[in-house]
Amino acid sequence: MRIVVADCSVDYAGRLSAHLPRATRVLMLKSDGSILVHSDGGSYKPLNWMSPPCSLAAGEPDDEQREAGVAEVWRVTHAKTADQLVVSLFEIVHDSSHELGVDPGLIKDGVEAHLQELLAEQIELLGDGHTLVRREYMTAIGPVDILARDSGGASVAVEIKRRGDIDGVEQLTRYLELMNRDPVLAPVAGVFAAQEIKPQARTLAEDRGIRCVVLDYDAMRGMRNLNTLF
Amino acid sequence: MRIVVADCSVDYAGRLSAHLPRATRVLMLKSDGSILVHSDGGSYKPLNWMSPPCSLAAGEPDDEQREAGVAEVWRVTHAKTADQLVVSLFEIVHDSSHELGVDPGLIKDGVEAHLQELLAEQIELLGDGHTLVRREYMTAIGPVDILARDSGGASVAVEIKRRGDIDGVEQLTRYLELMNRDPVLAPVAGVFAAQEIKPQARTLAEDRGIRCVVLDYDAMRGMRNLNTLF
DNA sequence: GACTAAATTTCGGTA
DNA sequence: TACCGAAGTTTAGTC
Repeated sequence: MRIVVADCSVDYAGRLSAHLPRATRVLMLKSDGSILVHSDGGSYKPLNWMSPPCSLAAGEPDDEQREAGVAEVWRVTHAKTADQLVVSLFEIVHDSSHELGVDPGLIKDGVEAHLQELLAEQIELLGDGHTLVRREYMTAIGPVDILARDSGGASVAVEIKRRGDIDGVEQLTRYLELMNRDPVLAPVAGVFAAQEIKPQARTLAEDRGIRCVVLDYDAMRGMRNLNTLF
Repeated sequence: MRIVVADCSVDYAGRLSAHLPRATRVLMLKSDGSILVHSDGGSYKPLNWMSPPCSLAAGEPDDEQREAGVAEVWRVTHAKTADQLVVSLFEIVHDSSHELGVDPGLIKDGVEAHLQELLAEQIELLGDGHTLVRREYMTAIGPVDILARDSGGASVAVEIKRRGDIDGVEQLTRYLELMNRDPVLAPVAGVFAAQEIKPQARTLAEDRGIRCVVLDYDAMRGMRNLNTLF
């Protein structure tokens, strides 16, 4: 990993064309040839970058560039798409290299899978008398998060999301369409369950006769702890 | 902007919990208090991070941590959500600060908007005798990219994507459903236009009677240049 | 490898 | 400001 702080301008030509006017920025050169151009703000997305696999070639500026004050030119080329990122360096303020080694990587805990697990355990949150048939119920177009039955024994397909968006409603609609063609299952009711449901998603869901259920993650986790204790 | 290279472990608690085992990494501390934790690989996404607005507090390790070899602890807290990122520093390999100033920002050119513009100009690409009604035709659920008429005067709604995915077909389907309820417009045919159409998206579209049109961006741009010349 | 769905998404535009 | 769709999305999982 090489870190360079420099007064530079950057040009990108690939899926789109983009230009960064001259300014002082941080350039992060990773050992796989990739490069990130960061400013002192914004979120984690760089102003510009080149993803691996790619290679960097440092070169001399041409006469015109030298005239303009460019001391060095880096040409980063993507190995597959031939996208190009060109960094014109006017002045290097800082330049250091460091041996980092391979990173052990991030260990995550507690996402959508956890919500599904909790709702399966507390299936009565869908309504009195509901029973779990199974999680990840397989269909021809993919697994439905939860298949349950209501108090009357009718099928209920549940789509779980952390944030309930229109996409999720569409996804559930496709499952319901398919499952309702299966005489063993039909009629299948739909439930859209999420920690937070966007107004437009709720409108679309209800327009299609899909019930919306807001899940309280903390409460559900608390409930599990109680169940474990008693 | 402060750049630190250090042997460290990182813990995040917020929307999810995550942990980074001890390793040497690059820590980028931006002037708005935000922090990025980068390894020497992967793409531009950091291993972990905290987005602004947030604040960093450096502190001493407790006895247990000191016992384990921790020299310093950084606690980064998000101003609104109270998400926390804790960096335990074992050894600092490099530490430097740099004044970057405000960045002038990226200038982009050539995206989906450009495709729409070109197709509006070359609407006959949809078929002989097609005429443009208007771009960004407004409906109750959002703007349709292009509304046109075929040689017979019937309405044609066009959804344009750079990459034609299932999402785009769903989007167009929603528009068509709505527009076909409008007696002034109905019947409305659908065209899914993209530089590249995924097989599954094409299947879904054609199954719904939506026509697929692959757009050749370079050819369309060339055509415009010809039109400009003559 | 291709494709799909999720993301601590981030980013830009509009109502 | 909130919401919605796009992104040079990236990333993870499944087939």
